[in-house]
Amino acid sequence: MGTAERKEREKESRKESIIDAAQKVFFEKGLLLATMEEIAEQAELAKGTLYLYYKSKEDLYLTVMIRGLNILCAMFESIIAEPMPFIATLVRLIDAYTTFYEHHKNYFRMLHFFQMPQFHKQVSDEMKEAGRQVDSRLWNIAIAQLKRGIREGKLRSDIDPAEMAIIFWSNTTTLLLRIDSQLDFWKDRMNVDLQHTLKVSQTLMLESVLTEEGKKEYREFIYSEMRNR
Amino acid sequence: MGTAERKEREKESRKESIIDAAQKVFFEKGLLLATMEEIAEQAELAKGTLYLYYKSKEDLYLTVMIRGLNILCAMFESIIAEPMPFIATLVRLIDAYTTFYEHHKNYFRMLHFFQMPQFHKQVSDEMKEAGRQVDSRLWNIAIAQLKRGIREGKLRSDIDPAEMAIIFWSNTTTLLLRIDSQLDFWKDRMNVDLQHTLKVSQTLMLESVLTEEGKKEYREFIYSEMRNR
DNA sequence: TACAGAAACTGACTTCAAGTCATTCATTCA
DNA sequence: TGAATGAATGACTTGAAGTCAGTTTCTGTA
Repeated sequence: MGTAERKEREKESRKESIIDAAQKVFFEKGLLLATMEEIAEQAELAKGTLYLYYKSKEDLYLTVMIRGLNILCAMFESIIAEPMPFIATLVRLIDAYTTFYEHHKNYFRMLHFFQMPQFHKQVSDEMKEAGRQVDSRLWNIAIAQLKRGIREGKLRSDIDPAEMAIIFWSNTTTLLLRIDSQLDFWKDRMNVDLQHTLKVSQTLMLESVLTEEGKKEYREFIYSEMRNR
Repeated sequence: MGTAERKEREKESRKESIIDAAQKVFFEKGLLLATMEEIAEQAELAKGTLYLYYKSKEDLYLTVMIRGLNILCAMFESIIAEPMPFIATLVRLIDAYTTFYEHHKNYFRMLHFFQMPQFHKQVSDEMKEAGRQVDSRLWNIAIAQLKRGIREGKLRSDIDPAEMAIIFWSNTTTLLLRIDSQLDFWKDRMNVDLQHTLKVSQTLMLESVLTEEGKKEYREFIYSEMRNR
């Protein structure tokens, strides 16, 4: 008889529906202002029940965040699944991260809120490991592509691909974070358009790691992209 | 009679000694784990007294943070006070930020913890403005130097100096943050030395914004630095 | 169908920390 | 000296995370 299996499924879907509720509340209020009471209400459960499924508020938060990481991961995976010249893939990957920010701002914010080590006190080890898993997947995709670029002679071979990945990622991340929270400050007080700064920064980075051949392909790519509009 | 003045001074020194206490506790525990009770104890005062001098825990935190910003500012100012060729000044400024991280880790952490917009709910407007003041001073120093570099033909004139400043700062900041919190992760799981990554990143950035003349001066500078060791 | 035991759920309660405020204490100066 | 002002106190209020003894619901068996 499949009772045990059904129960198992019900338990899973209960877990999911708690996450749905938590996501709604976290998106609206952020980690600090969200309350377990409110999440419980949203999930139509009592507060105590939440703790049968998740160890702490932070655990809930991390679980929602992992959803976001998975979306980003899926975006990356669908890009590398399409066979394309290296430069096209690389540019798509870089753009995908910006697109992720634009389409999933709430997840993006959660992601980077959680980077702060200060929060990790309440997170269970399983959750941390789960997060690291998705994280590794992302890095591996990026690093594999950069290795391909080196192999094909498009990227400088004297720079470690993992280092390149970190540099690209860091660069884009901080600028997106600033765009998210300080866009007006920079526009009004410093007369700087951060969106433009992001573009400049990415171009500078790219040009500094491409070989001559890579640069040529990059210029051709940009040119053909422009004609396609 | 100087009674009023003396009282004023006493009040100031009380404010200072509260900050001393707060700093000690925040350095040890961070914003989240520090308690007002503990700060009060450290300051040998009752909790309520703290609120006569500071509006909230966050206000206290920001005040300590501003001390850190001022230290960094002073470091920058003493560098630009010395007359030096442009490249030397630029390299010193960049290095100063890393030195600041190394010598004042606690301040550095506070600085970046506070970047997160989530925390600003409790901070009084005066404090925010005070923070912005110091921040502006830092940016102005950086931007002024980059303008000098452009004027002297060492930096590309097609890139806005404010944008350059943001790009440099962002780049270095995220890498230092990672060095601070994920050094071992990258070493062990990805076999990457983030200290080295930081150097690589800074060199790439520099080379991509320097003119030919600037690059020449940079190479000479590096060479002479090496000989001086 | 009745019922015992297991599983799921509940919400009042405990704990802890931020922030408040009526009261107490200290200082000044007329 | 003592009234008035200002500084300091700590018990109290508030609010939220997390707990757990008790209640309800479900399940498999007689």
